[in-house]
Amino acid sequence: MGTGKFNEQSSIDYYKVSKEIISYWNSNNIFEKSISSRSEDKIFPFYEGPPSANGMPGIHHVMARTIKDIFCRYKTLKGYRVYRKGGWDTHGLPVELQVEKNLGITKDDIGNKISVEKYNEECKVAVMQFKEAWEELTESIGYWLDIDDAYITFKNNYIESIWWSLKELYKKGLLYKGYTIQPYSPAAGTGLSSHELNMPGAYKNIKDTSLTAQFKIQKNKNSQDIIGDKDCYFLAWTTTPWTLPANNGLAVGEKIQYNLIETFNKYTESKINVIIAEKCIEKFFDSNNLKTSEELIFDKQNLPYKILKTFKGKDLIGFDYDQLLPYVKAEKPAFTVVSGDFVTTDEGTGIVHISLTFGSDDFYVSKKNNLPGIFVKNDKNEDVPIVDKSGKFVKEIIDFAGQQVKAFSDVEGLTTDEQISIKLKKENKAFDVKKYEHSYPHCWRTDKPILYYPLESWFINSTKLKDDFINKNKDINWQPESTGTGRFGNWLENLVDWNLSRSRFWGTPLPIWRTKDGNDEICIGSINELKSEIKKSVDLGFMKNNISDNIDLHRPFVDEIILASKEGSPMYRETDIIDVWYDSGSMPFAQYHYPFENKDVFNKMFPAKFIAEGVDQTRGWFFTLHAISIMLFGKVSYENVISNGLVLDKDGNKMSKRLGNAIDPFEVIKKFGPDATRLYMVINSNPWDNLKFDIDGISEILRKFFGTLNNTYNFFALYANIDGFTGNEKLISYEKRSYEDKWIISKLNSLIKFVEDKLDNYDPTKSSRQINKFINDDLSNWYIRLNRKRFWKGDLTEDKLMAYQTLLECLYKISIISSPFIPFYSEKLFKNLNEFNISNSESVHLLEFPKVDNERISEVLERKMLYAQSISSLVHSIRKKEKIRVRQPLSKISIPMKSLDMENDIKDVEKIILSEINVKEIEYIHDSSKVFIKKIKPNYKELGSIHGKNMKIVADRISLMTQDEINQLEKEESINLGLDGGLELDLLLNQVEILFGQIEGRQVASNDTFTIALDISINNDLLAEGVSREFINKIQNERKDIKLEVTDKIEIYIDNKSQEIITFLLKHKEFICNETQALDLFVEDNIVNSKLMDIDVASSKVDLTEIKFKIKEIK
RNA sequence: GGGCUUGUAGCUCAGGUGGUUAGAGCGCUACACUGAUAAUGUAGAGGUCCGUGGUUCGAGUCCACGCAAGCCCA
Repeated sequence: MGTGKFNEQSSIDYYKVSKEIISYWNSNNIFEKSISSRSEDKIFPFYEGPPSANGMPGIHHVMARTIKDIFCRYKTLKGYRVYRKGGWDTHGLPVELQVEKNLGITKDDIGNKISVEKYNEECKVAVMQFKEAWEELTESIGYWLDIDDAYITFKNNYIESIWWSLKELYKKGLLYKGYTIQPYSPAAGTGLSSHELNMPGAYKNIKDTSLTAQFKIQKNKNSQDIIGDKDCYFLAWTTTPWTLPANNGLAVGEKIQYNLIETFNKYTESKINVIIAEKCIEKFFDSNNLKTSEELIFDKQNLPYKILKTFKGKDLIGFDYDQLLPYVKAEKPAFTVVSGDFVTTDEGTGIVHISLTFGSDDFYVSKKNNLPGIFVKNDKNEDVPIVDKSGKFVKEIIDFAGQQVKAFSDVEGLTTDEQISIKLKKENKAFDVKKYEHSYPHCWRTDKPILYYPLESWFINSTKLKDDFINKNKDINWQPESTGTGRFGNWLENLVDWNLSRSRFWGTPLPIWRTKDGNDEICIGSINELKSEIKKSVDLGFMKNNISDNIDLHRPFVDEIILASKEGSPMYRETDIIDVWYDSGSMPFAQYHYPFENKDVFNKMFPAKFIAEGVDQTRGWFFTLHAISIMLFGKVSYENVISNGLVLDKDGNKMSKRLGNAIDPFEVIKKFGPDATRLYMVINSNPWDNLKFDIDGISEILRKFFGTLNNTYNFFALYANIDGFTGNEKLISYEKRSYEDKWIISKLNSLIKFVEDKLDNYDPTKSSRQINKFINDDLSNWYIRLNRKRFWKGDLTEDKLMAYQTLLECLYKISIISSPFIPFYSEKLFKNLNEFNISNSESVHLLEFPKVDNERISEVLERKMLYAQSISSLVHSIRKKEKIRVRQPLSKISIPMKSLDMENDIKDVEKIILSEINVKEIEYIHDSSKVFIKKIKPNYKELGSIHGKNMKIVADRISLMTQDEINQLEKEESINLGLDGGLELDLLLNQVEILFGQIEGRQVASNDTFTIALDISINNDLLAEGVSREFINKIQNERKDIKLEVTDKIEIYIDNKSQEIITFLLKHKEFICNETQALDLFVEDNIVNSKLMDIDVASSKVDLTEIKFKIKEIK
C-alpha cells in the first residue's frame, strides 16, 4: 500500500479497472463485509426476482440488475444490512419447449418415446444450461448477489413450501376444481396452450356458415314499453351455429344505440318486429328500402323496413326471451339479456349470442350475471356440455345427436351448421344465413379446427379477495405511479379466478389426491404429511412401501403415489402441475423453506422494502407476489417497486435474435466497461421508460462523465504530487476558505442532499444526472478553471492548501455518492484518493453516505455565482459578435441594477467576472433612464386574470407606452392609461416587466436577469495591453514549438522596425518577461535567424503588425 | 379488440399548478485557450412541441378524437 504519490492515470481502461476491482473485492470479501458490517437490527429486505437460466442473459437483464444493485448499494451506504439472496426460476413451458426442440420430440412423445422421468431430467439440465454465463454477467456488471446460496424452484425444499402454501389456501377454501374455456382439439383429444395457437399456420382462412338468429322476446312488464304487444325478436349473429343449442343468454352494450324495426322474415315471408343496433342496420337492409308511413309490402330482394323506436342497450337489460333450440332446459335467469363490455357494432347485430360452455367471454359474462349454462348429465351424474370430447353432439340434441359440430373439411354433404340453419329457417327463427370467410384457429397436430371447450382445471378463488388486493395495492409505492394505478390497478379490478392447472410435466405437482368418483380428496401440505398418508395406504395395500427420504417431488414419482380415502378407497393425484408463476410468487417464504425452517429469517425479511423487475412482470411476478402474500399472510409483500421499461434497439425496435439487432451485453461491457454501461442505462432515460439502446450513447457517457471526472482527478493528482500534498494536513477551517471554495462546498452539499432525496424516492435518473452536472459544470468547468493558478503558483501556502482540501473533499464525496451507480470506478477513485490513508475503510462501498451539511449550503452564494456566470456569458456573446477576442482588455461594462441588493451581490463576484471577461471595470447603473432605452412587457399572469377577454387590447396599449409613461409608472408605481372606446386602464408596476433595450454607441446583450452594455472603445493603454498579451501568446507558442520545458529561461529579441508595436510591448516589458520566463527583452537591429510574427491588433491605428523576433534559451 | 406507456432540435432527454424569446447535453459550424494539452472553454445555427378539433384573452401544458411505436391481455 502506498507509493508515496497519488496515482496519475491519464488514460484508463475501464474494463480492466473493473476486473482489478472484482478481484480486489473477492480476495478481501468486500461483498460479505458490506452485509456483515451493518447492524442486524437494521435490515433492508430486498427480493431478487428469479431469472430462468435456460437462455443467455441479454442487455435488458443488465438494466434490471443495475437498478436493483443501485438501491441495494445505496441502502448499504445508509447503514442498512441488505441481504441479497439470489434465485433461479426453473419450471415452466419455455423450458419444456426447449427440451422438446433439443430432443426433436413433441408433447405426445412424452411417456411414449421418452419416459417422464427422463424428460424431467433433461429439463433439469436445460434450465441451468446458461448458469455460468448468468453468473459471469452478474459479477462483471458488479451486481452483488449471493449466488452460492441461491434458491432454486425445483428443489424439494422449495416445492414443499409451495405445498404448504397450497394447503393453507385449500384450508381457507380458496382452491376449487372448475371449468375454464380453453382451445381444444377434438381430433387430437387435447387442450392447446395459447402458445400452440400462436404457432405459424395455426390460423387459416375458412368459409363458415354464419347465421343471424331470431330470439323471441317474452312480453311482460319489463319489455312492454319498448316492444308493445306485437311479436318481437332480438337479432343475434354467430359464425358457429352449432353453439346455438347451448345458448344461455344475450349480451348488449349498455351505451350502444338500438332500434326497433318492422320488417319481414325473408324465408317465411311473415311480418316481424326485430331489435338491432342502429349502426348494424345497413348490414342487413338497403337504406333505399327504408319506409316511414306506408304499409310494408314483402319483397325478398329489397327487404323493406320501418324504424319504430330508438333506445339504449341498458334499456334492454333484463329482458327475457324464449329459448331458441329447447333440447336441454335451464333454470332462470338463463335466456335473459345482460350487459357485455365486449359487445361492438363492428360485426353482426350489436347483440351477442352467449354460450357459457363454448366461449371465454361467454363464460365470464355468464358467471358475472349468474346465467346458468346448458349442461347434460353424464353417466357419472356430472354436468357436461352438449358436445362431447370427440366434438360430437350428445344424445339429448336429438336432431343432430352424434354429429361432428365443426365440419372437418373432408366431410361430405351438409355440415351441422348448415343443417341447423335449415331447421331454424323453417321455424321462422333464422333472419339471415350466409357464407362467411374468416380466420379460424386449427390444431397444429391434426390440422383440424379447434373448439373452445370447457376443460377441468384447479382454480384459486382469488376474486374472493379482490377488494383486499385492491386496497392493499394502495399502500405500495409504485415507480412509476401509473403502473400501480393503471396497468396493475386495472388488472386487479378485472381480476378473474387464477387458473392454476397446467397439463404438462415439468413443474411443481399439484398436491391433491382424489378418489375416482371425486367423493373424497386430500391436499398434502408437507413431506411428513405425505408419508403418514402413505403409511395408511400401505396398510390398505394400495402401495407396497413408503417413499424414501430422497424422493424427487416431481412427476412421475408423485404420480405413482396412491393414498387412501377415509372410506378406504384409493386416491390418485390430480395429474396437473401448477402455473409456474405460482412458484416465483412464493419466493418470499419458499426461498427459506418456511415454515419448516428459518421462521425468524422469514419474519425479518417479509415484506420486502424493495423489488424491481420489467414492466412485463405486472401480471406476472408483481401480481403473484401480491396475491399469494395477501392470501397467506394478509399483507403486501413489497412496499416499493420499480417496474422498468424495455430495452429496445437504437431505432426503437424490439431486440430479437431474428432481426439481428440484439446486443450482446458481454461485448458492450468489454468495450466500454461496466460502469459506463450501468450509468448509461439510468442516466439516459427514466428506468420505467423504454430505453433506446445506442452504443454511441455509452461513448458519450464515457467522454463526458468519466473523461471529465478522471481529468479532474488527474489535475488534482498532478499538482498534489508536485506539492507533496497528502490529504492528512490539518484542515483549514471553513471560515477561512476562499469564496470559490465556499461556493463549491455549497454546491457539493446541495448535490448530496438532492441525490439522497431522489434515491430515497427510488429515482436513479434525476440523481445521476445531477451528479453529472456537478462534475462537468460546477467542479470542472467553473471551480477548477477559475482556480487553476492557485494550484500551480508558488509554494504550498495556506491558500493553496485550502484549494487542495476543497477539491479533495469534492472528489472524495463524489466517489461515495456515485458508488451505487459506478461501483468500480468509484472504488478506484476512492483507492486513489486514499493513497495516504485519509480513511481506514477498505472500500468505498463500506463507507457511510455523506451527511449533508446544511450550514454550508448557501443559496445566496450559489445565486451570486450564477450572476457571475450569467454576466460573463453575456459579455462573451458581445465580444463574439464584435470579433474582439478575450485577450484584448476592454474598459468597462454597464449593468442596470434592479436593486441595491443586486449590486452588492455582484460586487462580491466582481473580481471573478472581470478576470473571466478581461474588462477593467463594472459600472452599476441605478437611474438607467439616461443610458438605456426601456422596453416594457405585460405580465400576462398578473393582467390575464384581471382583464380576461380584453387582454389583447391591454397588451397592445402597453406596448405603445412612451419612455415618459414608463418612467412615470416606475416612479409612481401606477399609471392611468386611456384605451380605445373611452375605456381606462389602471396599470400597476407589478403588472409589467421593464427591460432595457439597445442604445447608440454601446453593444448590448440581455437575458432573463440582466441587460449589459459593453464599452468597446479601445484606447492606447488597452491596446498596449492587448498587444502585449498577444505577443506573450506567440512567444509561448514558440517556446512550445522548440520544445522548451516549463521552467527553462529565455531571452527575447525583437527587430526594431515596428516602432508602434515595440512601444506597446515595452510598456509591459516586466509582465511579458514574467509570463514567458524571459530574463530580458531586447530591441535590436538586424537579428540573425529571426522569425516573423503577425500580431492581431484590435485597431486600425497600427500599420505594421508584423515583427521579426527571436528567442534564445539561457542555460 | 381492450388496458397502459411514449411522441418536444439531426440524436438522447428537461420542461410543478396554462402566461408570450420552449431549454440542456451530444453532434454540427466558428472561434478562443496553449502551465488540465490525446485536455479545456466560448459562441452560433438547428423547433409546425405527432396530427385534427375544442375549452381559454392565452395551450408544449387541459379536454376529445385520431396517428405512430412499445408492452400486457383478449
